[in-house]
Amino acid sequence: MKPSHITIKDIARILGVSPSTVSRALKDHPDISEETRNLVKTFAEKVKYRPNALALSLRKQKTNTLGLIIPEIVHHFFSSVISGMEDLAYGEGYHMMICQSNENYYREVINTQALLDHRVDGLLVSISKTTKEFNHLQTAIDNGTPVVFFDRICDEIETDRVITDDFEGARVATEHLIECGCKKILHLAAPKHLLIGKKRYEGYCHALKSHNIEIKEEFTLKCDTREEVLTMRQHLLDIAPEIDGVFAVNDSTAIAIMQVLQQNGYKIPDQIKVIGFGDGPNATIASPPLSTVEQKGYEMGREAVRMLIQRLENPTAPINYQTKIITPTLKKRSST
Amino acid sequence: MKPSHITIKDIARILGVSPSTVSRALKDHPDISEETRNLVKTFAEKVKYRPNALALSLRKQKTNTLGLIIPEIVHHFFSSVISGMEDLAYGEGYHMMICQSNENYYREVINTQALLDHRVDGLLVSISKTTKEFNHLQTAIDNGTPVVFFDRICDEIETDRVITDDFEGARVATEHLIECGCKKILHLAAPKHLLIGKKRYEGYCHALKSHNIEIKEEFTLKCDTREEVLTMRQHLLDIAPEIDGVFAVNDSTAIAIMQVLQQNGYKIPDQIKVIGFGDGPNATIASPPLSTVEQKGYEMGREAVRMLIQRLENPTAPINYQTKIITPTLKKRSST
DNA sequence: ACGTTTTCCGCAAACGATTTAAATTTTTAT
DNA sequence: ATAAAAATTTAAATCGTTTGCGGAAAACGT
Repeated sequence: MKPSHITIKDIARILGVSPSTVSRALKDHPDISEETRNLVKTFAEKVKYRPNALALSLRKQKTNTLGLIIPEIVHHFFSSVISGMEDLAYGEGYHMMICQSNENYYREVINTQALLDHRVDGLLVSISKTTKEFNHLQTAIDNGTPVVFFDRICDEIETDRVITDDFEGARVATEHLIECGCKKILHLAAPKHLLIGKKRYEGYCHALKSHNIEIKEEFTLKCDTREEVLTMRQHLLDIAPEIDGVFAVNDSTAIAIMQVLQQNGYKIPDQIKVIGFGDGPNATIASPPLSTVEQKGYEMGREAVRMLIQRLENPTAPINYQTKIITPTLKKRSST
Repeated sequence: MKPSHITIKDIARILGVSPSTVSRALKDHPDISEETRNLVKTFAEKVKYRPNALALSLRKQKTNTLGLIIPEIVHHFFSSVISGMEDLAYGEGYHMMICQSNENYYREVINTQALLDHRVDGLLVSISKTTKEFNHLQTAIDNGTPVVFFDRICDEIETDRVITDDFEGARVATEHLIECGCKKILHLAAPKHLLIGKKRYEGYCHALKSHNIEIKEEFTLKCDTREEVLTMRQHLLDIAPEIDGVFAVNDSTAIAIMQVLQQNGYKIPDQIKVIGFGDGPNATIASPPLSTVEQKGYEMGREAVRMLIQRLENPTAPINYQTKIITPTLKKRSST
């Protein structure tokens, strides 16, 4: 900031009027004569005057900045969320300050504090896996900074939320396999203590039940990473002859099991159909391209910002917090 | 901000001292007696006083905020860059304001302006594909806001830069194939008018030359997407019997050709070895896992921020702009 | 007892803008 | 010509913080 920016005071001094006149002239206040207004505006244009957002924020008690706390940036889903947020925020005249917690509670707290120090108008938060205490966020709300949770929500705090309908996604995926003729469907699941593990398992069960297919306990395996598939390779191959479909809790697991099966002579989708969940970019490059359930990250980001801005711009509205559920959609490709 | 945050003035009023005393007490100014200092500090602690970053920035003429303009957020490489930037910035007490240009020149200009309005201390920029004019950035520099370019640099502007050594990456990749015994190496290339297309092609040629391998024109094909591989499928299969290695300009192209070859009975890496470039998450889930050249996005992000902060904190240092070249490293997996 | 240091604290200006209220000038009415 | 009304403009306070300078009170020296 060496040749520091030109200010309203500078213009006032040079033009021989008062700063208040300049301020009013620039925003077409009716008190200012046309003559003065033109003089000021022309000059401001000439010297490329731009108001100092800092001073404005301080004065207006509004920063037009949204704070985002996200577990990791390098993650297809999360970066899609950020993208959606940034796009909508930009369109509405807001900016984004972004912090990543790296799944670290302590850092999440520091980040919250820093964003609050910067007087962001609102907070968008997906809580880290290690966060068990929520005082930092409750305090923010209590002090008048609205918070919207997305994806990794927190039940302990009452506020707006946006989540994916994991149950429905899993149900649709499983149903799709059934409609393709599968009757013996293996589910590679995330741990039950994780919400996504639980919800997706329930969706799987629900689909089977409503088609009168027996739910066999041995057809649900805790296995949610590529590595785990490789570790369990033999067990999976032992089960393989008894199944005709696989619903994996995420795409990389789905792709891994496709590969294991293919390497052992199974034809996909002819003998066994496979469907994943998440639709990262992996799904399309798999061979065959993987059918999966599209988790709409971009849309979730937009929705979260929409809810937040809605609240910011209607501060007097009655506080009836909402939970927006985004239903993922089936992406049918060639693996089913 | 309803129950608006407590300020130094509030504390001063409540404690019956002046704001200046509170300010000084809080920062252990020697002019303040121990008694007063403790009084103030204890009280500030009790009411959880936090300085208003806005007011501080205005006063200090320093925001401790870095502005980032990036073409797209949803992109493995770019999101890695952001992650590296955020991590280092956080460690150095800076925050990040992030804007995506969506490869749109107009939006890039608006974003630059907005970040400048917010008085970011410096700018980190990867220019959009549609940007041909650079006045917006030159102006920023001229007005005293340092700019660091990363990845997509701009030759017209003199400033600090961080780039990937595409030539070297391609050379190493090709050399690796040669060391694995390949003698007839196909190169799937990006268009020559793109810098990466040109540099990577040159690296490929250099490696061949230094091993006295003839450079055959028909062994370099313009083909840099998965779709293009599928379109050229037949032509690629016609060439296949004559080659024993493929160096693809990016991972998705490499994976696509692996699949085409495998579907036609070629064994990888036994008959034909394949190497990619980029190392997104795709490489590891391919089958076999793809050898590739790791483009260090995270490191590039850190380096860009390091250079920027270096300049911010040594404003008097002589201006000798640097271009930091990040050498990508070979990631050997099973496809070679 | 009086001048000189020290110690400690507050005033006021500044950062860049907005806005209320007051002051000035100009216009209109009588 | 003069008061009242209308049209412009400006002064001053405010947002929350820092900081140069000055001032009062206490401690010190002689």
